[in-house]
Amino acid sequence: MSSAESDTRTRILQAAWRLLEEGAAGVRMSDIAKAAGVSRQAVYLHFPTRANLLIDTTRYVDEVKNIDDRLAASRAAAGIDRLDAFIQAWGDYIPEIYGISKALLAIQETDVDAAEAWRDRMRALMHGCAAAVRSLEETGQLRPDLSVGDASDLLWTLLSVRNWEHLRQDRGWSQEHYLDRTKWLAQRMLVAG
Amino acid sequence: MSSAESDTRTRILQAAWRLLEEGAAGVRMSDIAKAAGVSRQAVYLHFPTRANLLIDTTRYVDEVKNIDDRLAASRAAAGIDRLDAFIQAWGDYIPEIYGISKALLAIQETDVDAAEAWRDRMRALMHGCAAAVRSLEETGQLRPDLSVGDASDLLWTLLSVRNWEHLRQDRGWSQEHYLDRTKWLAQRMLVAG
DNA sequence: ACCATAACTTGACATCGTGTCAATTTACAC
DNA sequence: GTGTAAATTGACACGATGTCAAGTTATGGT
Repeated sequence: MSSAESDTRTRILQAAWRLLEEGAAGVRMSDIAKAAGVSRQAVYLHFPTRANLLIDTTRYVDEVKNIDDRLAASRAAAGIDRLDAFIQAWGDYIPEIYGISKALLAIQETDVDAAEAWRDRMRALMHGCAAAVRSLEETGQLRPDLSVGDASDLLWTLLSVRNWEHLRQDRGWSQEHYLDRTKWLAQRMLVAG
Repeated sequence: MSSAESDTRTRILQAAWRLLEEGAAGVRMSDIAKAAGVSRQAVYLHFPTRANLLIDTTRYVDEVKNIDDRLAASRAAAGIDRLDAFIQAWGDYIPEIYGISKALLAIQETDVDAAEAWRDRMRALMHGCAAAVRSLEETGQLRPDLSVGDASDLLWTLLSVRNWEHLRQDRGWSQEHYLDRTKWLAQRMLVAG
């Protein structure tokens, strides 16, 4: 069939995704090949390097999970409601992409393309943060002692995957508690009054 | 002389420290050996693995920079003053140990000893956070809607090296701005009224 | 001065993972 | 059937960590 190439490619992406999301540390190219039921060399036929495979896996997951639409949904609201919806959407998303995110963060140290891919991803989140902050400003709810820039930077930092990891894994917080406290803190931090 | 062994060992530690603090990515054992003016094998005579060398370098730096005393100094104050002093001390410390911290964080993914060493370091910081929060509570300044546990976890997360990196490197904040905003946020987050 | 010992050097080698290459097989399309 | 694209097989280069054994240098004790 005409999608034979695409089939194999997708099977590799899904295998990589699955392994990474299982939390397995040090996932090798041969592991992914085995999990996809193809030879190690077949993987290199579709992805030039391990870094590229991880980058494309990230894109694939974002596409399947439809991150853009999920974040865009928060745009329906305004002010504090929008802030809460944005945090809820992103906070719900993190556990679904934690494995692949961690792998991409790790390889980012040695691979410039992966670093750029991660920055790109963060840029999208940053835009969402800035938009939420601007909505607060428009509704007159943003603290007067905070610039839009500072507020966006702080919100973006608060919502980092590392902070989620810190609180959920290292400190044992539940996902619900994480979401509640993060929303709570975002309000303390950004909202006037 | 009797400190010949200790001399070489120290020179290796200092070389590792220097290279890592220069921000060089992917520092190899051979790089460290060359910088220390010894053979690569001499390094293995003193440190069994790269992970162990990084761990011992961290300890060495903490010792030379006297982190314990610097954090302990904040104990002189109480309540909000103590919180500020603690943030100032730790915030000033981060840029001095950023290179080695990053290396330890990176190798932590693959080496269990390094992971334990990092956790140990974080435990010390966590104790400082908890003590600062308890001081707030004793002076009646802790928000009533925050438990001591949650407050400590949040403060510890706020003060992570990753967040410093986020704001200083990725968002281009100055060290002064980082310190001001972090103190400001800690107060918004933890202090009643 | 001489010897014993510990530290260091030298050079070779094992291992592991990534990435490359060439020859071959499979399978589908025309 | 024949040609073409995709996948397999097995070998290899490379770079980094870590090991090993033999030889060298310096130091300290008698």
